[in-house]
Amino acid sequence: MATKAHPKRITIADVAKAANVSAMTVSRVVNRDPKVKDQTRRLVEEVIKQLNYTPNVVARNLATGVAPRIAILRGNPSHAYVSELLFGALEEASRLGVQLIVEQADADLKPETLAARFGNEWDAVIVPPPMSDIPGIRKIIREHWFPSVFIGSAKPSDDTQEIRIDDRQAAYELTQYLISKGHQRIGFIKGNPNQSVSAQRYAGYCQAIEQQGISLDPELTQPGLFTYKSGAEASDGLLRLKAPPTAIFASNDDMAAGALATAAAHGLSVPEQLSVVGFDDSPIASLVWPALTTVRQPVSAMGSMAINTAFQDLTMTAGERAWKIEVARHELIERSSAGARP
Amino acid sequence: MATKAHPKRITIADVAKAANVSAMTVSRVVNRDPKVKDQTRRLVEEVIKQLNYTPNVVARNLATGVAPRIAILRGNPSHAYVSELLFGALEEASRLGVQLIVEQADADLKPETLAARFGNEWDAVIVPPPMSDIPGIRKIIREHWFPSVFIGSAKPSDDTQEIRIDDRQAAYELTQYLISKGHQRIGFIKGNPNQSVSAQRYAGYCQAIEQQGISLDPELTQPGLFTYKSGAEASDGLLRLKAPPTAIFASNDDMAAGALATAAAHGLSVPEQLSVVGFDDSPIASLVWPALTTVRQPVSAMGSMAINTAFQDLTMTAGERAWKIEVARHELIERSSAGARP
DNA sequence: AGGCGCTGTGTTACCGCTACCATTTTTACA
DNA sequence: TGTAAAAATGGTAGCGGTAACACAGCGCCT
Repeated sequence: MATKAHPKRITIADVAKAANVSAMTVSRVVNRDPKVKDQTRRLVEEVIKQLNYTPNVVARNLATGVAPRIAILRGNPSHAYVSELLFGALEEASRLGVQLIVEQADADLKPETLAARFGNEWDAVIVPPPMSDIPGIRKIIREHWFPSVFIGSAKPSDDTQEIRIDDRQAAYELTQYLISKGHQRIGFIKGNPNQSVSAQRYAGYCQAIEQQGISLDPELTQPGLFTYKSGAEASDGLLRLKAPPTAIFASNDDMAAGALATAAAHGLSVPEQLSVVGFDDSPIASLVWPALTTVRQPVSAMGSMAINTAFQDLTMTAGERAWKIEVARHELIERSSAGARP
Repeated sequence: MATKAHPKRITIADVAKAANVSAMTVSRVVNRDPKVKDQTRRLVEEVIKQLNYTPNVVARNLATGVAPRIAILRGNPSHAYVSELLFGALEEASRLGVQLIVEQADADLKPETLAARFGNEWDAVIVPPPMSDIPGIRKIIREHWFPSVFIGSAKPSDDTQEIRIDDRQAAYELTQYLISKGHQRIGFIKGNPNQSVSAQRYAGYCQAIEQQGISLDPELTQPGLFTYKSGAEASDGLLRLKAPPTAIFASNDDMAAGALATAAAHGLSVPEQLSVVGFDDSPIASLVWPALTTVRQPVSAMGSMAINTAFQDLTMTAGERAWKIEVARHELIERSSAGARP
């Protein structure tokens, strides 16, 4: 779509002629120049819609001499999340004619480094988890009003762009699912306490349990760090209980995979003797055996939303910027790691 | 680099003036138009190098009305490989001003479908494993002389572009590493027989074993499919042997992760009682615990090589196309899943 | 010698958009 | 009601390339 060989593409001149204004005026409307009369603007917008005109980003970039550069922060080791994000971001980026930059950024990224990149190398930045929850990073970006989009942060500020799913609700639904299979004692492995989604997922679990009238046994909640190892250890603790759970809800798939290994070490077969569910639908979820029942985030779609939002943020003047939280819809993926209560 | 705000960029006009020719002639040299006199060509090339001129891809795309579109085939489920490839590809793509398209393509992709995309939607295609080993896909691409780059295929044709690592050599080195730790009975889990790297890796293993004067015990070789599950099953077979191996070499990391789970089920601790190594350094390798010792492919670098090669292939006329095999350098990554013989 | 077809190079006119400045219209106020 | 200032709009000239054609110089043939 960006630059097709398509012979007769609608140009700004076509719109200008149809609306009986100059090309310049059309350009102004497209770029939200405030000094266009409201009446004219509406007319032009109408014609644009009718002709289905989209600006040629290549020509624009040539004329302005710059292509907007949007960076995506990428942790080390790179979370699978980011790759998935990239798929969606890529498409939107080429549609909008922006240059995508993937920036290697450790979790202990210095705020000064970040600040130095701005204006010089980036025009906007997309911050995926876990960086989106790091106070230092959030702080510097907000203070400087850098165009930016935070993804998957669970304590959104009211002066930033945020994209996320409803973690609490998703965890609630997944727990309900387990309950509907007959499980009453459901172990929960928490995520890294530094990432705010952890608390949200836990809240969803608690809500479902309590709503069901099952008492919340503190023994059944174990700390975790979102890593395979922590998942394996936490579930070991769970399975050694006098009254072990019949199902384990791990706050992400990596930990669920660890739980699977621990179950094997305990001689328990999944899902016959123990049910395990994860969260995220990361690649490992369909890789392990049995494949994990989990909650899927539409990560790729969130990637394109992020580029889009960043681009808009970028083209707006300070006064116009409108903060918003976009909530993407999650989905329960039923695979084979969870079954009925033994 | 693509389109910086950088104020004084060298343009084609600068080169033309310096070489005392017209801009058109410079353009011809850059685009390898054969009807430029050799003498002129050399002069212009000299000036280009001296001025460090690089064409502005945005302007070119605007003038020609098209941006080259290079597709990357992406299997389902997406191999982590492809995401990694994408990181490198992305950078190179924006440098060259090509549009990157990620195309969802099942392994049973119809050749007709592929053919239909060409010219219409793609100008070149990059084929990562496992598609790069599918005869039908290779056939249709070669027959039509589509600009293309195959990655990680181990039986390269002599009329295609290929990028790969030396799988045999890498497997040889990894086996040597195990031997240097004192292991004599080393189990091997083969990869999917449909992918030619499987045979190459096996060959490397055999070579190291035989060179060491250790006899090649057929019991120690188990079939596998590159999946977690097949790795778990194969190592179960290995560990039930009367004389079980002290080390297991799985042909990829997913299977090695499966082996880890099986070892846990057998009550064996890794690496104290059993060593396990994988191959690829995929994300799961550093995710599981203990983290896997493995061989790393410079996948991201291969991604940028691929775009580069595809772009060159694209801009050459049939007569000029030069087939080449680029071999990227692998690297042994020592983590904690392999130790000395117990 | 004139006409023909080559090869190699230059000229011109865009590609679609925006920066910059000129011009027209509207508004505000004396 | 006239006029200056402000608001809205238009004209022009590129951004950095390339397509298409024009043209110069040369060897070859009749």
